Amino acid sequence: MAYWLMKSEPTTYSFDDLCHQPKKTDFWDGVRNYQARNFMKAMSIGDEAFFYHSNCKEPGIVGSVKIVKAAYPDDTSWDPDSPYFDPKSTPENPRWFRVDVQAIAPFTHPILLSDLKAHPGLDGLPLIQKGSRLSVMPVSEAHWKSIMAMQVTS
DNA sequence: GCCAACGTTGGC
DNA sequence: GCCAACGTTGGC
Repeated sequence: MAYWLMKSEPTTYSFDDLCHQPKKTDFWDGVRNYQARNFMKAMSIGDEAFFYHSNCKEPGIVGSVKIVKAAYPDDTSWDPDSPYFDPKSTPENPRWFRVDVQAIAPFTHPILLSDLKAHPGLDGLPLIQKGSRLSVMPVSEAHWKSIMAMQVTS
């Protein structure tokens, strides 16, 4: 059982979009960074992840999701019509992978990036480290619990 | 829109 | 294998 954080730009795909999918489940495709891909490959069914809205007015964690399918090839990578097309990825030798996630629940109040930065005890959280741009990153159990506790009291 | 940080590409 | 050039991310 591990914990993660996954970023999405809400104008592209928001937590609300996920909640409106059948069974609140959708695939998480389009990751084209090796480190982020490797983290996705390390995910197991039942792992939980924060859903983070990036590149928007108030960036922050807006909800949580559960991993419901482990990493499998991302077929958008060999679709020439996909914005995520990568000519070096083929069905025989897939380079990129995706997982399926299911929304658990939206947070009643988003936990903003500024809140996370101001909160004591979150040192080392990759999200708030300078220059961190990964779209998928691990969260320690201690950090996960701290952030969950923030949600309750906010 | 700016720009710092970072990743990738490709010439050599 | 080095590294300059370029592209992308994402907060502000």
